[in-house]
Amino acid sequence: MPRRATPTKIEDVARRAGVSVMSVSRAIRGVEGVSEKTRADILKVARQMKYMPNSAARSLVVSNSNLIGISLPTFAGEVFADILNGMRQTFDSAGYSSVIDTTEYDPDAELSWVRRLLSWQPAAIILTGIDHHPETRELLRASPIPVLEIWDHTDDPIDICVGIDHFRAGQMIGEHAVSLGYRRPAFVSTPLGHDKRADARLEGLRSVFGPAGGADVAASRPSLGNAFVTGFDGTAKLLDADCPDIICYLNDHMAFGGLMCCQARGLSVPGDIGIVGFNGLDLATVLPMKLTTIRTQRRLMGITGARHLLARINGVPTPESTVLPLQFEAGQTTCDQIDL
Amino acid sequence: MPRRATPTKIEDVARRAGVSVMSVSRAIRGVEGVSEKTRADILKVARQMKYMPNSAARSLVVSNSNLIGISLPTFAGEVFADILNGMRQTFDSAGYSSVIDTTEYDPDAELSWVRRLLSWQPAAIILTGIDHHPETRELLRASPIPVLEIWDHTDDPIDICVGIDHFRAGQMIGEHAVSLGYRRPAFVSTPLGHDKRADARLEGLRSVFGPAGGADVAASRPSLGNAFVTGFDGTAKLLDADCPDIICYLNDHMAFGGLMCCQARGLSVPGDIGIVGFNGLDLATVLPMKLTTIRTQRRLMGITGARHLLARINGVPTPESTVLPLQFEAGQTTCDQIDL
DNA sequence: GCGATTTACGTTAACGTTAACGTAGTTTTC
DNA sequence: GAAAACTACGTTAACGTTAACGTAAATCGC
Repeated sequence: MPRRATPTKIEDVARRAGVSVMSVSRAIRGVEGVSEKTRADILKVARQMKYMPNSAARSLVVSNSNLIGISLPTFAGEVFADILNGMRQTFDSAGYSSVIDTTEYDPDAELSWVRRLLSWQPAAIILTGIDHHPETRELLRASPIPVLEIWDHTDDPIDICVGIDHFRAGQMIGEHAVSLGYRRPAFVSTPLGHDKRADARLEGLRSVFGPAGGADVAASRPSLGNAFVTGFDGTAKLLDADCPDIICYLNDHMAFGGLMCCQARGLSVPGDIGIVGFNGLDLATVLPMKLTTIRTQRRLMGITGARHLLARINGVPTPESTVLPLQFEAGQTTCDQIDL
Repeated sequence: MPRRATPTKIEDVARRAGVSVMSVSRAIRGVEGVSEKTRADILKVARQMKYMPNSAARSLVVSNSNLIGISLPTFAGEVFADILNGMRQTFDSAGYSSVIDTTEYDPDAELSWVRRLLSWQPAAIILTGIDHHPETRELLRASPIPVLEIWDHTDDPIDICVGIDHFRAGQMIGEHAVSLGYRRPAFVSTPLGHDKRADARLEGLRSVFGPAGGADVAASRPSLGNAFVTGFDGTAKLLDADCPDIICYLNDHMAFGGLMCCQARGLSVPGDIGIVGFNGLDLATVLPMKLTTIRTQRRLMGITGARHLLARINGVPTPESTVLPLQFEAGQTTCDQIDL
């Protein structure tokens, strides 16, 4: 195990360059206060000596760091990976590093991560959704650190938020289904309370079907696990119990599982049953049948959120709550029904 | 914009608890040197005052941090998400935070991230694969920080590595194909040099077909993009140009795209053509036809890597190079061929 | 040409924490 | 019962960096 001698610090560079440490500090950071000539000299010496600034020391004195904390429910399923991708690209080119957490939808896990993260005095914190442990909100509200809540929206964010209207998404699906003549809707999701956004979409769906169709939306909530399998199993259970004419899913992955289930049972889609997904994932692009879904602009959401946050970090005024538009995509898994 | 008063520091807690700062430090960290009674008192006061230790200050004085850097090529495609998941779980419960990077397979991007990360004196660094910018290797070799290279393996890692034998994986696929009587293999991948592991698998495949079948492996290398679409397009191109009887893919996603392509063209699988994926992704579980693939234990790999690294951090001897076994899964997308 | 400003530095004092060492009491040892 | 060993603290001095201020010399204005 190699144990190196103490790495070169700013003082070593200063001594070798024949200037004070402050000049080196200024030269490295690119701030005013050194002539172009000495700056060039210093940078050359620093490179030669392989000088590497100590972020902890810097962070300690400026009470701030170039770390940005990002909390996501999960990496599974591309959705949050897409959002993350958009954010990371933006933060990275602005010189920030990402400290990442996955909560698996557990508010307590989120809270303990936030606590740990706060000890680093991060430049900003990003949480997924608007439902958090009360103490998380309290902690973050009390801190001067900019906070972004992403993927959902509210009029009362901790600080700022960028997301979509999940209730409205459910409504859009409902309106489409009703207009095509579907009357016996069902929804395949995860256990109630697990994913609040999915629950909101179901509510939106119900708000349309309640009055218009006079029918409630049957909901299947398979236990957690792989989305494809969950979609498959949830569909099987629904088909056994109720007799839906259209099934909506928490996301495209589950919808695909459902499609496979219908196919395995010899049901014709959309002849016998309609299928609606959510998110507009790439998976759907190669299917023999275009999936009816709602396209969410996840990368754009990530980029937008990151930009707003950077503005906030730099003290530029930013909109508190941003709602991105939803794109409904009518596919070949839903079509006009010959009623009754 | 709220701007809080200075947050409580260790000295405030000490004053209020009527002890010295060192006692508070010891009590908080759970090290010896305080009686159980005073420790309890101190912890109570600290909680009341919502004391939050400053990680930068701690990091500065101990020349170390509880940050672990993890560099992945991409979040797309579940593979690295699975590995990451296994690692994060292990690190998280050991009290470490993860600083994450995605290189998009660019060694320069990896290098500049490593540079930034080193300024935080991380507890460990994890890189994907064994091919890095020479300066990255130099930098990390010179540092006392434990380094894990994951997903691939070599006898000469920067520090330690945990992965699979990609060449062998290609061989296994080749042996299976040859034994079933396939003679005109093809491979759909990404541009040469982009993903070194995929290239190694192709080499393994070739090493079998070269002597045994007398046939070289035709390789289609569509440009980058979504894996499903890439698999679809690459297959289309192959079917137009060559006349393969079995197509192997970089991963299950692409294999699925290929399957859809064959289906769209009215080709029977495995009657007309065999399909082989890689990774054993969950996607395959709901397909009407079990995909022939090689299952990689990605979560296990993440956990194993993380454990070895934690051991290394704590000075416990660790194997330099660990190779995990591959599980070949014969599915329904390959079968005996009536030759010629 | 002389005060006022600007430029290009250097000096000093933190930032909040912990390692290393010091020191009273208390307990153990034989 | 006195030396030795422990226990439970406290004191001091870093860790590497930057904000704030100080200070010469150069430049400007009129």
